Amino acid sequence: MADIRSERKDRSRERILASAGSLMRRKGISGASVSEVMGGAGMTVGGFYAHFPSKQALVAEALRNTMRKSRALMASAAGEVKGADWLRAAVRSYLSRSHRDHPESGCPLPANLGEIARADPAVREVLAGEMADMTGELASHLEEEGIADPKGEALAMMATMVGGLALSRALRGNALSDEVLQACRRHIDNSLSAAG
Amino acid sequence: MADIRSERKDRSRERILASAGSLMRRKGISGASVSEVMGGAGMTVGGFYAHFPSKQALVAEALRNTMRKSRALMASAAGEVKGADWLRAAVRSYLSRSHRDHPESGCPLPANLGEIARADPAVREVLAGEMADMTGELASHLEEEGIADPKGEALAMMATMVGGLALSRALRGNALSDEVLQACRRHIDNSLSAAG
DNA sequence: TGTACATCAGTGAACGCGCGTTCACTGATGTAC
DNA sequence: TGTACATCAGTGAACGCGCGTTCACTGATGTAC
Repeated sequence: MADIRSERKDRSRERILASAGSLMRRKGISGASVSEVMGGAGMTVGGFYAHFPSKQALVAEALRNTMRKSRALMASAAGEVKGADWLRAAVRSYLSRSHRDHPESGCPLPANLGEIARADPAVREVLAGEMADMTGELASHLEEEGIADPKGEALAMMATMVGGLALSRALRGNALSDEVLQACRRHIDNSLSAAG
Repeated sequence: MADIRSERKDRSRERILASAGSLMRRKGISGASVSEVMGGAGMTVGGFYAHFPSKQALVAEALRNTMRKSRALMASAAGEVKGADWLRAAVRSYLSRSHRDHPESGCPLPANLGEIARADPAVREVLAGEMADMTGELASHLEEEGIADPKGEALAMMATMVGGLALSRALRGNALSDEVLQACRRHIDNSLSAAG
């Protein structure tokens, strides 16, 4: 069943997904060519279609992959705590200079949201599913703090985080870039303190 | 000086900028081809380089143009009032279903921020300038309400608005799309009430 | 007023290039006997 | 154990296409005399 050939192919697929995820975040979805993605996975372009039926299918799969990894990364930055402490730690790591300066290994949304909005339904459905999971995770920590409408606050918090990081990246080199990060962090901290 | 020829050329330039602005917001910056932009302005592709030295130069100019028009539109939606009333009206019009469903005539940031972050310095400098102006306008209304750190709150508010509209567009067709709009509106309203 | 020439906004075909996708082929691994 | 054949992951050249950009040309408008 899982012979040495299909194991090798599985590993190739993982490398393609990792390469695609990193290039999509660094150069945008349309800027991540199939040829360069395959090169990043240590292969040549012709082998791509044995793994994915089309570039769009790769984009959907790579988006799912990077969103899950990015969520796991944020959770591990927050650690073992719960409630407002978890949220504060998660927000501090998300709205950080290092996340701003390394889009290729961070959350795909600040880099790709505009293109996702214009992508085909399969890609947007991946986003909707992952967003629902993420909302649930944030909302459970907000609920622990006794915040009214935890789901709504979770959605607003995600909007501030994604919008803040995207603005901060586009303003790179300008004094406003750091100010946006700090302002969004403070705003969320204050919202948590006010209600918790 | 301003003879009939240069007046005609000026009008053509305005039509090119309007067409570019609308296509960039609808299809993204890389999706708005010079040929289609010129077609939208009622001309053919060859005439483009008499108006702009390159596509990048067009993108910078069209971004400035649409950001200013979008800001004027938001101000006119807010009307004659000041302070929290102005901000609430502006936010209601920004985070609305009609803004979500008509990107081609709205704010360019939810549609183009990711690509702007990867664009050349001339484009990003236009963004920085317009962001500074916008921040000042929002901050002046926040200051009127006696809010501490009006500039920081203005930046966080913009992040929530841009991120919220971008998420809402990408989630179009899913129940979360409307929920994000409403959650961001409520969150900002509550922030204004808490401090005002 | 009329005629010859100059200007220049816009046309449309062509350029080189990189894109997503296809396909005949290679060579290492696996199976049959 | 050894040999002949089958499988299949990956190669690399080729495809048609749309991109940004260039350029010789057109024809309406403006100037000189």
